[in-house]
Amino acid sequence: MVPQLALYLILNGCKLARDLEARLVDLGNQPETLSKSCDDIINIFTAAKQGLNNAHPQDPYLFTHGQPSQQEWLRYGVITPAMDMVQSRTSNTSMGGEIQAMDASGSGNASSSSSQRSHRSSRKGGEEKFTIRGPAPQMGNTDVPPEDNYTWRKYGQKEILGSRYPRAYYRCTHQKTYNCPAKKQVQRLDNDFNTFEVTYFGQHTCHMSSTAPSIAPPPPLVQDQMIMAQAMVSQPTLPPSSSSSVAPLGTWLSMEFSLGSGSGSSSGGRRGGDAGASSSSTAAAGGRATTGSRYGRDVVEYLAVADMADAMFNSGSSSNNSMDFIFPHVDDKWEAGGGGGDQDN
DNA sequence: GGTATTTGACCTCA
DNA sequence: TGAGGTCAAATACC
Repeated sequence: MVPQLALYLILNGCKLARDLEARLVDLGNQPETLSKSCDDIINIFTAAKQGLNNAHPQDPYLFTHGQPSQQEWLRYGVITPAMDMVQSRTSNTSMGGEIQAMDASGSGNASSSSSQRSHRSSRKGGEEKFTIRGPAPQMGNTDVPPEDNYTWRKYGQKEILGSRYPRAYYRCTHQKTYNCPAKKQVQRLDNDFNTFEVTYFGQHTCHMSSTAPSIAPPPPLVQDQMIMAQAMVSQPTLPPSSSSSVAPLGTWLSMEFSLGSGSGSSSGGRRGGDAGASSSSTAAAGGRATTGSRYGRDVVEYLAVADMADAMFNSGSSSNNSMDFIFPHVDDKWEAGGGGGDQDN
Protein backbone atom coordinates (compact mmCIF):
# COMPACT_ATOMS: atom_id res chain seq x y z
CA MET A 1 0.00 0.00 0.00
CA VAL A 2 1.30 3.37 -0.91
CA PRO A 3 0.71 6.36 1.30
CA GLN A 4 -1.55 8.71 -0.44
CA LEU A 5 0.57 11.67 0.35
CA ALA A 6 3.51 10.04 -1.36
CA LEU A 7 1.40 9.64 -4.45
CA TYR A 8 0.41 13.20 -4.14
CA LEU A 9 4.01 14.29 -3.99
CA ILE A 10 5.00 12.10 -6.90
CA LEU A 11 2.25 13.45 -9.06
CA ASN A 12 3.11 16.98 -8.15
CA GLY A 13 6.72 16.27 -8.90
CA CYS A 14 5.73 15.03 -12.32
CA LYS A 15 3.69 18.09 -12.92
CA LEU A 16 6.49 20.36 -11.86
CA ALA A 17 8.76 18.51 -14.22
CA ARG A 18 6.32 18.99 -17.05
CA ASP A 19 5.99 22.60 -16.19
CA LEU A 20 9.72 22.98 -16.25
CA GLU A 21 9.86 21.25 -19.56
CA ALA A 22 7.31 23.61 -20.98
CA ARG A 23 9.28 26.58 -19.84
CA LEU A 24 12.65 25.20 -20.71
CA VAL A 25 13.11 27.46 -23.68
CA ASP A 26 12.20 30.54 -21.75
CA LEU A 27 14.45 29.62 -18.89
CA GLY A 28 17.32 28.61 -21.09
CA ASN A 29 19.25 31.68 -20.17
CA GLN A 30 18.33 31.57 -16.52
CA PRO A 31 20.51 28.88 -15.04
CA GLU A 32 19.70 29.91 -11.51
CA THR A 33 16.01 29.56 -12.06
CA LEU A 34 16.54 26.27 -13.79
CA SER A 35 18.65 25.05 -10.96
CA LYS A 36 16.06 26.11 -8.48
CA SER A 37 13.30 24.37 -10.34
CA CYS A 38 15.37 21.23 -10.48
CA ASP A 39 15.89 21.45 -6.77
CA ASP A 40 12.20 21.78 -6.23
CA ILE A 41 11.48 18.71 -8.24
CA ILE A 42 14.23 16.76 -6.55
CA ASN A 43 12.98 17.80 -3.18
CA ILE A 44 9.48 16.67 -3.92
CA PHE A 45 10.57 13.29 -5.19
CA THR A 46 12.93 12.90 -2.30
CA ALA A 47 10.13 13.53 0.13
CA ALA A 48 7.92 11.12 -1.73
CA LYS A 49 10.63 8.49 -1.75
CA GLN A 50 11.21 8.85 1.93
CA GLY A 51 7.54 8.62 2.50
CA LEU A 52 7.42 5.39 0.56
CA ASN A 53 10.42 3.98 2.34
CA ASN A 54 9.08 4.79 5.72
CA ALA A 55 5.49 3.92 5.12
CA HIS A 56 4.16 1.29 7.39
CA PRO A 57 2.24 -1.43 5.59
CA GLN A 58 -0.50 -1.25 8.13
CA ASP A 59 -0.83 2.40 7.74
CA PRO A 60 -1.50 3.04 4.12
CA TYR A 61 -3.21 6.31 4.60
CA LEU A 62 -1.04 8.20 6.85
CA PHE A 63 -3.10 11.26 7.36
CA THR A 64 -6.42 9.68 7.67
CA HIS A 65 -7.03 11.38 10.90
CA GLY A 66 -6.02 14.76 9.74
CA GLN A 67 -3.69 15.39 12.59
CA PRO A 68 -0.83 12.96 12.48
CA SER A 69 1.09 12.43 15.59
CA GLN A 70 4.72 13.21 15.97
CA GLN A 71 5.37 9.49 15.68
CA GLU A 72 3.50 9.38 12.43
CA TRP A 73 5.52 12.22 11.06
CA LEU A 74 8.66 10.51 12.19
CA ARG A 75 7.64 7.22 10.73
CA TYR A 76 6.91 8.92 7.50
CA GLY A 77 10.38 10.30 7.61
CA VAL A 78 9.42 13.83 6.88
CA ILE A 79 9.88 15.46 10.19
CA THR A 80 11.51 18.78 9.58
CA PRO A 81 11.45 22.13 11.21
CA ALA A 82 8.41 22.88 9.18
CA MET A 83 6.79 19.65 10.19
CA ASP A 84 7.66 20.44 13.71
CA MET A 85 6.05 23.75 13.21
CA VAL A 86 2.94 22.20 11.83
CA GLN A 87 2.92 19.61 14.50
CA SER A 88 3.15 22.15 17.21
CA ARG A 89 0.40 24.00 15.58
CA THR A 90 -1.89 21.07 15.26
CA SER A 91 -1.16 19.89 18.71
CA ASN A 92 -2.18 23.25 19.95
CA THR A 93 -5.26 23.24 17.90
CA SER A 94 -8.37 23.49 19.89
CA MET A 95 -11.67 21.99 18.92
CA GLY A 96 -12.23 24.93 16.73
CA GLY A 97 -8.87 24.39 15.24
CA GLU A 98 -7.65 27.83 15.96
CA ILE A 99 -4.05 28.70 15.75
CA GLN A 100 -2.57 28.67 19.15
CA ALA A 101 1.07 29.16 18.71
CA MET A 102 3.68 29.11 16.13
CA ASP A 103 6.68 31.05 15.22
CA ALA A 104 8.71 29.61 12.48
CA SER A 105 10.18 32.87 11.40
CA GLY A 106 13.52 31.88 12.68
CA SER A 107 13.50 28.37 11.43
CA GLY A 108 14.44 29.12 7.90
CA ASN A 109 17.13 31.11 6.38
CA ALA A 110 17.55 34.54 7.72
CA SER A 111 15.56 36.55 5.32
CA SER A 112 16.40 39.88 6.71
CA SER A 113 17.45 41.45 9.85
CA SER A 114 14.20 43.24 10.11
CA SER A 115 12.20 40.09 9.93
CA GLN A 116 13.88 38.86 13.01
CA ARG A 117 12.66 41.82 14.86
CA SER A 118 9.73 41.34 17.08
CA HIS A 119 6.55 42.74 15.76
CA ARG A 120 4.69 45.42 17.47
CA SER A 121 1.91 43.12 18.37
CA SER A 122 4.31 40.66 19.84
CA ARG A 123 5.89 43.44 21.77
CA LYS A 124 2.56 44.06 23.35
CA GLY A 125 1.48 40.68 24.43
CA GLY A 126 3.49 38.05 22.68
CA GLU A 127 0.72 37.51 20.19
CA GLU A 128 1.07 34.15 18.57
CA LYS A 129 2.05 33.98 14.99
CA PHE A 130 3.32 31.66 12.34
CA THR A 131 5.17 32.20 9.17
CA ILE A 132 5.07 30.38 5.92
CA ARG A 133 7.00 30.99 2.77
CA GLY A 134 6.33 30.36 -0.81
CA PRO A 135 7.04 31.55 -4.27
CA ALA A 136 5.38 34.43 -5.92
CA PRO A 137 3.41 33.46 -8.96
CA GLN A 138 5.84 32.94 -11.77
CA MET A 139 3.41 34.00 -14.38
CA GLY A 140 0.94 36.77 -14.54
CA ASN A 141 0.91 39.05 -11.61
CA THR A 142 3.81 38.04 -9.46
CA ASP A 143 3.18 40.60 -6.80
CA VAL A 144 0.13 39.13 -5.21
CA PRO A 145 0.56 36.98 -2.16
CA PRO A 146 -0.93 33.53 -2.29
CA GLU A 147 -4.59 33.00 -1.72
CA ASP A 148 -5.37 31.41 1.59
CA ASN A 149 -9.12 31.43 1.44
CA TYR A 150 -9.58 34.20 3.88
CA THR A 151 -10.46 37.65 2.84
CA TRP A 152 -7.92 40.26 3.71
CA ARG A 153 -7.89 43.98 3.56
CA LYS A 154 -4.65 45.77 3.13
CA TYR A 155 -4.24 48.53 5.62
CA GLY A 156 -0.67 49.53 5.27
CA GLN A 157 2.66 49.10 3.68
CA LYS A 158 6.02 49.96 5.04
CA GLU A 159 9.57 50.07 3.90
CA ILE A 160 11.48 47.91 6.30
CA LEU A 161 14.96 48.83 7.28
CA GLY A 162 17.43 46.42 5.81
CA SER A 163 14.90 44.90 3.52
CA ARG A 164 14.81 45.54 -0.13
CA TYR A 165 11.11 45.11 -0.44
CA PRO A 166 8.29 46.73 1.50
CA ARG A 167 6.17 44.82 3.94
CA ALA A 168 2.44 44.82 3.38
CA TYR A 169 -0.01 44.67 6.25
CA TYR A 170 -3.34 42.96 5.96
CA ARG A 171 -6.15 42.35 8.36
CA CYS A 172 -9.25 40.27 8.08
CA THR A 173 -11.93 41.93 6.05
CA HIS A 174 -14.36 41.10 8.82
CA GLN A 175 -12.30 42.70 11.52
CA LYS A 176 -14.93 45.27 12.29
CA THR A 177 -18.00 43.27 11.42
CA TYR A 178 -17.09 40.24 13.45
CA ASN A 179 -14.33 41.62 15.54
CA CYS A 180 -11.94 39.24 13.85
CA PRO A 181 -8.40 39.96 14.99
CA ALA A 182 -6.58 37.99 12.32
CA LYS A 183 -3.81 39.79 10.52
CA LYS A 184 -1.01 38.94 8.24
CA GLN A 185 2.13 40.51 6.92
CA VAL A 186 3.49 39.80 3.50
CA GLN A 187 7.02 40.49 2.46
CA ARG A 188 9.37 39.31 -0.19
CA LEU A 189 12.59 37.80 0.92
CA ASP A 190 15.60 40.01 0.50
CA ASN A 191 17.57 37.40 -1.29
CA ASP A 192 14.76 35.97 -3.29
CA PHE A 193 12.40 38.25 -5.09
CA ASN A 194 10.28 35.30 -6.06
CA THR A 195 9.54 34.24 -2.54
CA PHE A 196 6.96 35.63 -0.22
CA GLU A 197 7.11 35.32 3.49
CA VAL A 198 3.66 35.50 5.00
CA THR A 199 3.32 35.90 8.72
CA TYR A 200 -0.07 35.34 10.26
CA PHE A 201 -1.13 36.86 13.54
CA GLY A 202 -4.15 36.13 15.62
CA GLN A 203 -7.05 33.83 15.07
CA HIS A 204 -9.92 34.13 12.72
CA THR A 205 -13.10 34.50 14.66
CA CYS A 206 -15.17 35.70 11.75
CA HIS A 207 -16.23 32.19 10.79
CA MET A 208 -17.32 31.43 14.33
CA SER A 209 -19.72 34.26 14.69
CA SER A 210 -23.33 33.27 14.56
CA THR A 211 -23.83 36.23 12.34
CA ALA A 212 -20.92 35.45 10.16
CA PRO A 213 -21.48 34.57 6.55
CA SER A 214 -23.32 31.32 6.22
CA ILE A 215 -20.47 29.71 4.41
CA ALA A 216 -17.38 30.37 6.31
CA PRO A 217 -13.79 30.35 5.25
CA PRO A 218 -12.08 27.00 5.54
CA PRO A 219 -11.87 25.67 9.02
CA PRO A 220 -8.39 25.99 10.38
CA LEU A 221 -8.09 22.26 10.30
CA VAL A 222 -8.25 22.39 6.58
CA GLN A 223 -5.68 25.09 6.62
CA ASP A 224 -3.52 22.99 8.81
CA GLN A 225 -3.77 20.26 6.30
CA MET A 226 -3.01 22.58 3.50
CA ILE A 227 0.01 23.82 5.34
CA MET A 228 1.04 20.29 6.01
CA ALA A 229 0.96 19.63 2.35
CA GLN A 230 2.92 22.78 1.72
CA ALA A 231 5.40 21.84 4.31
CA MET A 232 5.71 18.42 2.81
CA VAL A 233 6.66 20.03 -0.40
CA SER A 234 8.69 22.86 0.90
CA GLN A 235 10.45 21.10 3.69
CA PRO A 236 11.41 17.66 2.59
CA THR A 237 13.97 15.91 4.64
CA LEU A 238 16.89 17.12 2.74
CA PRO A 239 20.04 18.07 4.43
CA PRO A 240 19.91 21.58 5.68
CA SER A 241 22.46 22.34 3.06
CA SER A 242 19.68 23.82 1.09
CA SER A 243 20.00 26.96 3.02
CA SER A 244 16.65 28.09 1.90
CA SER A 245 13.58 26.75 3.52
CA VAL A 246 11.71 27.88 0.51
CA ALA A 247 10.36 25.68 -2.14
CA PRO A 248 9.67 27.99 -4.97
CA LEU A 249 7.57 26.17 -7.46
CA GLY A 250 5.77 23.78 -5.31
CA THR A 251 5.09 25.38 -2.04
CA TRP A 252 1.86 27.03 -2.93
CA LEU A 253 0.48 24.16 -4.86
CA SER A 254 -2.15 23.51 -2.34
CA MET A 255 -2.94 27.16 -2.32
CA GLU A 256 -3.34 27.05 -6.02
CA PHE A 257 -5.75 24.21 -5.66
CA SER A 258 -7.96 26.58 -3.85
CA LEU A 259 -8.25 28.59 -6.98
CA GLY A 260 -10.21 25.83 -8.47
CA SER A 261 -11.06 26.08 -12.08
CA GLY A 262 -11.81 29.71 -11.89
CA SER A 263 -9.55 32.44 -12.94
CA GLY A 264 -8.52 33.40 -9.49
CA SER A 265 -9.99 35.62 -6.93
CA SER A 266 -9.42 38.74 -8.87
CA SER A 267 -12.03 37.95 -11.40
CA GLY A 268 -14.55 37.68 -8.68
CA GLY A 269 -13.37 40.66 -6.83
CA ARG A 270 -14.44 44.13 -7.41
CA ARG A 271 -11.49 44.62 -9.65
CA GLY A 272 -12.21 41.90 -12.04
CA GLY A 273 -10.97 44.06 -14.81
CA ASP A 274 -7.60 44.18 -13.24
CA ALA A 275 -7.15 40.50 -13.49
CA GLY A 276 -3.56 39.78 -14.00
CA ALA A 277 -2.74 43.38 -13.76
CA SER A 278 -3.31 43.99 -10.15
CA SER A 279 -0.02 44.85 -8.73
CA SER A 280 1.58 45.13 -5.44
CA SER A 281 1.23 48.32 -3.68
CA THR A 282 4.71 49.17 -4.71
CA ALA A 283 4.02 48.74 -8.35
CA ALA A 284 1.73 51.63 -8.36
CA ALA A 285 0.89 51.35 -11.98
CA GLY A 286 -2.75 51.71 -11.33
CA GLY A 287 -3.33 48.20 -10.21
CA ARG A 288 -4.08 47.17 -6.74
CA ALA A 289 -3.23 44.14 -4.81
CA THR A 290 -6.36 42.16 -4.54
CA THR A 291 -5.64 39.93 -1.67
CA GLY A 292 -9.08 38.88 -0.82
CA SER A 293 -11.94 37.51 -2.66
CA ARG A 294 -15.56 38.06 -2.27
CA TYR A 295 -17.57 35.43 -0.58
CA GLY A 296 -19.31 34.49 -3.71
CA ARG A 297 -16.13 33.02 -4.97
CA ASP A 298 -14.90 31.89 -1.64
CA VAL A 299 -17.89 29.70 -1.37
CA VAL A 300 -16.95 27.75 -4.42
CA GLU A 301 -13.27 27.81 -3.68
CA TYR A 302 -13.66 26.79 -0.13
CA LEU A 303 -15.94 23.95 -0.89
CA ALA A 304 -13.52 22.71 -3.47
CA VAL A 305 -10.62 23.03 -1.10
CA ALA A 306 -12.45 21.39 1.71
CA ASP A 307 -13.46 18.53 -0.49
CA MET A 308 -9.99 18.10 -1.82
CA ALA A 309 -8.47 18.31 1.58
CA ASP A 310 -10.95 15.84 2.79
CA ALA A 311 -10.21 13.61 -0.12
CA MET A 312 -6.52 13.96 0.42
CA PHE A 313 -6.40 13.30 4.09
CA ASN A 314 -9.53 11.51 5.01
CA SER A 315 -10.07 9.13 2.21
CA GLY A 316 -9.21 6.32 4.55
CA SER A 317 -11.17 3.26 3.75
CA SER A 318 -12.58 4.44 0.52
CA SER A 319 -11.50 2.16 -2.22
CA ASN A 320 -12.21 4.84 -4.70
CA ASN A 321 -8.95 6.65 -4.71
CA SER A 322 -9.62 10.25 -4.03
CA MET A 323 -6.63 11.28 -5.99
CA ASP A 324 -8.85 10.94 -8.99
CA PHE A 325 -10.91 13.61 -7.47
CA ILE A 326 -8.03 15.83 -6.65
CA PHE A 327 -5.89 15.84 -9.66
CA PRO A 328 -8.39 16.54 -12.36
CA HIS A 329 -8.55 19.95 -10.77
CA VAL A 330 -4.85 20.17 -10.81
CA ASP A 331 -4.77 19.15 -14.38
CA ASP A 332 -7.28 21.77 -15.21
CA LYS A 333 -5.19 24.32 -13.59
CA TRP A 334 -2.03 23.13 -15.13
CA GLU A 335 -3.51 22.98 -18.51
CA ALA A 336 -4.87 26.40 -18.09
CA GLY A 337 -1.50 27.42 -19.33
CA GLY A 338 -0.16 28.04 -15.92
CA GLY A 339 -3.24 30.19 -15.88
CA GLY A 340 -1.39 32.45 -13.54
CA GLY A 341 -2.08 35.28 -15.85
CA ASP A 342 -5.55 35.55 -14.58
CA GLN A 343 -4.84 34.75 -11.06
CA ASP A 344 -4.59 37.33 -8.51
CA ASN A 345 -2.65 35.58 -5.96
C1' DG B 1 -22.62 54.56 -2.50
C1' DG B 2 -19.97 50.83 -0.97
C1' DT B 3 -15.67 48.87 -0.61
C1' DA B 4 -11.06 48.52 -1.74
C1' DT B 5 -5.98 50.32 -1.97
C1' DT B 6 -2.51 53.94 -1.38
C1' DT B 7 0.30 56.55 1.42
C1' DG B 8 1.76 60.14 4.63
C1' DA B 9 1.28 60.90 9.41
C1' DC B 10 0.99 59.36 13.83
C1' DC B 11 1.53 56.00 17.63
C1' DT B 12 3.97 52.44 20.29
C1' DC B 13 7.71 50.26 22.15
C1' DA B 14 12.51 48.40 22.64
C1' DT C 1 15.13 57.97 19.29
C1' DG C 2 14.10 55.28 15.51
C1' DA C 3 11.88 51.33 13.40
C1' DG C 4 7.79 48.90 12.99
C1' DG C 5 2.77 48.99 13.12
C1' DT C 6 -1.60 51.36 12.44
C1' DC C 7 -4.74 55.07 11.23
C1' DA C 8 -7.34 57.64 8.19
C1' DA C 9 -7.95 60.84 4.33
C1' DA C 10 -7.64 60.64 -0.51
C1' DT C 11 -8.55 58.15 -4.33
C1' DA C 12 -10.10 54.39 -7.47
C1' DC C 13 -13.19 50.97 -9.09
C1' DC C 14 -17.63 48.65 -9.58
